[in-house]
Parts: sequence; C-alpha cells; structure tokens
Amino acid sequence: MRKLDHQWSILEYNDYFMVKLYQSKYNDILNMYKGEFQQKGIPLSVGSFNVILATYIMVGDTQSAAELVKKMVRGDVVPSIRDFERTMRRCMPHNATIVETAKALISDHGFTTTRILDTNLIHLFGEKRAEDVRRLYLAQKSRKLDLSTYGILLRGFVDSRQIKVAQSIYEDMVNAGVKPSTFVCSTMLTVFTHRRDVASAEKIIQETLKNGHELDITIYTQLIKVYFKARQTAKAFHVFNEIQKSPSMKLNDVVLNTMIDGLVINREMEAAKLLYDQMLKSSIQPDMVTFNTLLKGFIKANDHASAAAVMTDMQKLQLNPDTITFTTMIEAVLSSKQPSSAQESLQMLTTAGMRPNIYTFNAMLNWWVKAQNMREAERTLDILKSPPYNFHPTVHTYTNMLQGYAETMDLPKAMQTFQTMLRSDQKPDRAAFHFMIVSFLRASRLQDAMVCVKRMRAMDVNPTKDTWMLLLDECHLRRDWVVGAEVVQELDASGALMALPNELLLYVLRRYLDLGDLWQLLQVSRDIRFFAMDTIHTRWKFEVTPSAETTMKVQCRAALIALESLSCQLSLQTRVYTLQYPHGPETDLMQREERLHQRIIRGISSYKHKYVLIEDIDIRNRIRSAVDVIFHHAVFVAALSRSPVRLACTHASSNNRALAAMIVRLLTRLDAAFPSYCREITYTLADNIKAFLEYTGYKLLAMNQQHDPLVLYNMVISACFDLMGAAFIGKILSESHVECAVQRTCELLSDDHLRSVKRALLVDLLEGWLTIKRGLVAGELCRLVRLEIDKCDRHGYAAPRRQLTRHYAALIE
DNA sequence: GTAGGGTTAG
Repeated sequence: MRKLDHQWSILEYNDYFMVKLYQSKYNDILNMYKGEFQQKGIPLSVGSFNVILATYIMVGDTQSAAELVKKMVRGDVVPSIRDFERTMRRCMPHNATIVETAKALISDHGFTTTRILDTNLIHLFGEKRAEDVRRLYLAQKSRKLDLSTYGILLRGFVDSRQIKVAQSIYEDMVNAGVKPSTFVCSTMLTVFTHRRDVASAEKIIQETLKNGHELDITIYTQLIKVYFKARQTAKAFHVFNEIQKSPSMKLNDVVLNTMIDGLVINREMEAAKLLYDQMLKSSIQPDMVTFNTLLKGFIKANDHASAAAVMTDMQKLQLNPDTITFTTMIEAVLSSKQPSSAQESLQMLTTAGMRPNIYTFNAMLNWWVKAQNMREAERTLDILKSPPYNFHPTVHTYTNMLQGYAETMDLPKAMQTFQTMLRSDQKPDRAAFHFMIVSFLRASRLQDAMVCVKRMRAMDVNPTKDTWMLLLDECHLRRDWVVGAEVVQELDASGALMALPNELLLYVLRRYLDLGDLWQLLQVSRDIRFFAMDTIHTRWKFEVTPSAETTMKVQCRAALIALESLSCQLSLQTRVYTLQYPHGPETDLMQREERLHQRIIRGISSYKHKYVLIEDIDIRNRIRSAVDVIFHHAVFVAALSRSPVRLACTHASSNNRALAAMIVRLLTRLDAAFPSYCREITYTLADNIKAFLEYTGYKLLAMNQQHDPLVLYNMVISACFDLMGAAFIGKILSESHVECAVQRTCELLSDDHLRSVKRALLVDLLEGWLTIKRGLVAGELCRLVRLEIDKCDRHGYAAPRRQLTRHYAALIE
C-alpha cells in the first residue's frame, strides 16, 4: 500500500484512516495518529478528524473524544455534525448511534466557540434541516449567543418559512441585550412584513440606527413594503420621498417595483399606472418584474384593456412573457378558453413555449378546483408528479385539493389527501386544517372537526377567527352544547379568546352562551370574567358582584339559573313520561331540584344578625328579597332567555309553563320552610305583580307605536301571566289577587293595537291554567276573563283555539 | 450573509 520514500499527503492519510475505520481496526488508527501523524506535525483535516473522533467513541474513550473536540477550538478545522455524518455514511453505514454521541460531543464542547456553532448552523440549514437546528437551539437558548449566530438562525428560519420560530428567537436576542445588525434588521423586516407588524418594524429600524449602523436603500425598500402590506400608503410614500431626497441613495428599479406592487396591493391602480408612465419616460426602464406586477393588478381589477396595453409595452421592449406572467394570467386564460381536460389546459401552455413550474401547476390545479371538477384536478396532480416534470406537491397543492374535496363533500378523499400530505412530510398549515374541519362539519361530524382543532393546536398552528366562527356557528345551529363547550375551551386555552376582536367575543358570549354557561365562566375563567359580567349586566340586567348586601341574592340567582336548566329537561321528559313525580327518570331531577331549594332556604335562614332581637325582622326582609329576585328572574331574566325563534316553536310555550310551574314549586317550598312567616310570600308576590303592571303601564305610555317592541314585551307579560296562573293553581295567590291583576291588565291593554296581545294573554291564562284542574273553584275569575275575551272578539278577533295541556297542574303539586 | 413580481379559507 505504501511506497518507499513517498511522503503521504493528508488525502492519503484520510484514506488510510477511513479504510481502517471501515474494517473496525481502531488500534491501527490510533497508533498511526498518535505516532507518525502527530510526530510529523501534520495538521488534522476534516476527514481525519471525523475518523479519529469516531474511533475514540468506538473504543469507549469519551475523555479523549471530548479533548479532541476541545482542541479544535483553536485552528482551522471545524467539527461539523453534517460532515461527521457524511464520513460515517461511508465508513460505518450500519451504526445508528455513533452520530448521536458525536453530535452531543460537538455541541457540548464545540458550540461555545461561535465559529464552530455558526458553521454547524449554516451546514444544517444548507441541508434544510431546520428541525435539527431548532432542537440544537433549545439546548443553547439559555446563554447569550453571538450576534452572528442570531443572524444565521433568524435568516435560516425565515428561509424555511418558520416565521414564528424566528420571531421567538429574536425576542430571546432582545432579552439577551444583543443589538441588531443591518443583516438582522433586514431579516426581521421580512418577518414583520409577513405579520404586518408596523410597530416592530419601526422599532428595529430605530434600534439599528441607534447602534450606529447606516441604513442603506435595501432596508428602506423593505420598510416601504411593510407599510404597504399594513395598508399605510402615506407612510410608504414618505419613505419613498426620503430615498429621493437623500444624497447617499440612488433610486433604482427595485424601489420602483416595490412601490408599484404596494399600490397594486392597495388597489390603487391609477397611482400605479402614473408611476409606471414616469418610469417609461425615465432612465430606469420597466423590467419583467414591473410588467408582471402591473398585469396582476389590472387582471385583479378586471381591466383587460390596460392589461393588454402592458403586454404591448412589453413587446416593444422586446421582453417575452415568462412563467410568472403565465401563472399570473392562467386563471383568466383558462376561463376564456374553457379547456375540457387537464391535458388540454397543459397543452395550451406548452404550445406557447412555456415550461410550467410548481406554481403554474398549483394555479392550474386550483382552476379545476374552483370549477368543482375534481376529476381533472386529480389528473393535474398526476401530471405534475410524473415525468417529465417530477415535481413534489407543496402545501398549496394539497390544500387546493382539500378545498375541492371539502366543497364537493368528498370526505373520504379529503382524509386520504390529508394523510398523504403528512406522509410526504408537508406540514399542514392553517388553511389545510381549515378545509379538513369544513369537510368534517359538512359531513355532520362535529366531534372529528374538534379532533382536528386539537391536533392543529398541538402542532402550534392556530385557527383564525373564521375557523372558530365556523365551528361555533355549527354548534349553535345543531344545538350541540357539549362540543360547543369544547370549542370555547380550546378557544380559551389557545389564548385567542381574549385576542379576538370584541365583536366576536361578544358574539360568543351573547349569542352562543346561555346564562348558565356565562355563570360558569364567571367562576372558571378569570380572564373573561369581566366580559361575562358585563354581558349578564347588559343583557339580563342583574347584579353579579357579591357584597355584604347582595351575597344572598347572588346565591339565590345561581340556584335559579340551575333550576331553569332543570325545568327544561323536566318538561321534555314529562312529555314522554308520567305526570306524577316520584317514578322513572324524573326522580333524579326532583332530587336535584330539592337540593337547589334547600340552598335557597339555607341562604335565607343562615344569616344571623348580631342583634338577636331583630333577627326576626331580618329573616322577613330576606324572604322578601328572595321573592323579589325570584320574580325578577321568572319574568325578566327567563323571558329574555326565550329568543323569538324559540318562542315560535311548538315546545316553547310548554317550556315557559314548565318554568312557571317550577318557580311556583319553589315558592310553595319556601312557604313551607318558614311557617312563622305566614303569607309573606303571597304578599311579596302580589306586590311584585302589582308593581310590574304599573311599570308596564308606564312602559306602554312611553312606547312608540310604530316601533312595535311588543314581540319581546309580550314575552315579558306572558311570563308574568304564566307565573300568576301557576301561583293560582299552587294556591300561592288567591282568586282575588289574580282578579285585580287581570283587571289592571285589561285597562292597560285597552288600546286597539294592543287588543291581540290582551286576548292572547287572557286565553292562555284561562285555558292554560284556570280551567285545567277539576274541582278548582274560580267561577268569578273565569267569568271575568271570558267576558274580557268576548269584548275583544266583538271587536273582530277570533283566534284559533289552543290545544290544552294538563301536565302543569300536576307538576306544581 | 442584506431589497422587488406568481399559488390557498373568510
């Protein structure tokens, strides 16, 4: 192998080491290295370094391995993870663990040197191994890195489209007190442009200037772009003027193209054309970028004459349309030519001498998707994947397909595409997940859509407000509160709830959540307590902040909210089951109801006044306050919970009556719980009804006839009437109490335009409550009510008779 | 190691 008198070059030593390593002859390697190699003072090369390091690892001499790496801190050879892996692929292709060990050694002992760290990062980014870098970074994160290292990291992640990671590394950099260079500034401007974050862009510009760096025209160009993207045209023009005024900068084609594109983005085609005309007359002539930008704008604005004029100008300058031109125009071209197949549409390109790239294919594919022709979209996908193109589908390719399958409701294909996407190592982005979610929702698979959301969030991809909205709307539509609660939970956990625009937050709270849910939120989520309280305040108009005076009321309110939801379940089940309580599935509900009654009773009686003598008075007052709250809840709060939509459905009035019955059961229970305060509840209730009717009178006086707020108003009065009827059946109110109220109501509603309301109320009272129970003596009252109904009829009203239900009388007892 | 144009929901 070795010729006499021939001095080996480093390459020959390399070969020797590598062959020996392949043969696992570690001693030969070490003898040669420690002997002849070092005696002759031959400088280590990358290749031999890798072999020696591998040898130390193989013989278990970690100490020497670490020393070797540390020795490299001074010198020209850089220990590189990438290079080590390359050597190992040749020498030890079957050893899977050695690379990991070497990686750890290099990063532990080498990365303290900026030069070694930087080179490794550049190597890894060069191989598109951003994920590896991210893991390495997390290990280094705790210490302050060199400015150059930050620069490489930021640029690497921006180039691999990991904008979020770049942004968080920049935050680390700022926190470590490292000031930006122009390179970092430029890199971060791309991030801020992407995010439309003007404030951060301006801040980093100031920081860089403060650091004594001179900002060149490239940075200013980027700044122009940020402003345009963030819809701040005036500021963009300001920078443009600064460039023109500055003696150190010279206006060029890139700046002008950026300006034109910015105007196009902002749909300012007049201004864009003006700039373009000036350009034609100036020494800076338009180029392909200029033409493609203008074409995009005119096509988007549906100005085909101007687009054609641009094409003519292009020819005059002897420039030919390129692939980008074609991609820009492809939608317009295909729509006018209406090809019948993928093959045909491709032909149109190739005969024009175009060689499509992946962008072109994606645009073409998307045209078929939009035409809802998935067969041809699939064919396009096949063509782009096969020879002679052999393109790899991108996220956009898959996402376009997903959109098509979502719209054509082809869930199996959508799921299949999603799987293919994951297998091909393409990370689904928010749009991909969005269409998967749409696919599931269209197939009525809310639960699976939810799984998607969770998976999405686990991958650190956040849905936009539109995706959240879609999910919420679907839950709302299907009245699926179980999944709905999960959505709100995820929304809350994602931190997006508070970041949502107020409009959406209030939508969630007002339209989506019931009073019961809001009540939960008061206790569960501190962040949204303020909003929940405000919503309860403005929509349901009652106090929720506990204080010395209100604690009992707030507790009472909580129990009432729970009772309300109980009564809904009850009325649903009584339709199917028995009229009497103690059998069947009702029993459990009744026990829960009893527990809630107990809570209210305890709330009233647990209070001990410090002056024993007046305790008596306090309990009386507290019973009165409790009944006030109960009345308010039954008439105002519950009435507002019944939306007009709910009222229109058949079960609505049955729900209302169930609630009235439930309230009267509670009052009866209270009556029994405080026997020494005989009739206190009756008096308070009667007082409340009286006050309510007076209030109603004033309301009616103030009300504008044209506005007709009676829809809602009618619900409030009818809630009071239901309560009154139920209380009469439950013997909380006497015949004379009801009679007074009826008389007063008839006076209030004597106007012609209110007659229909009046009649409906009276009929409901008579047929829904007064006459449903045998043996109930209400002769006078019934006569009065019938008389009033007759009066209405004589004025020309004959409403259809209602079906009677006798369930509710049974429910009160 | 720095700047400009083409593909995706709502």
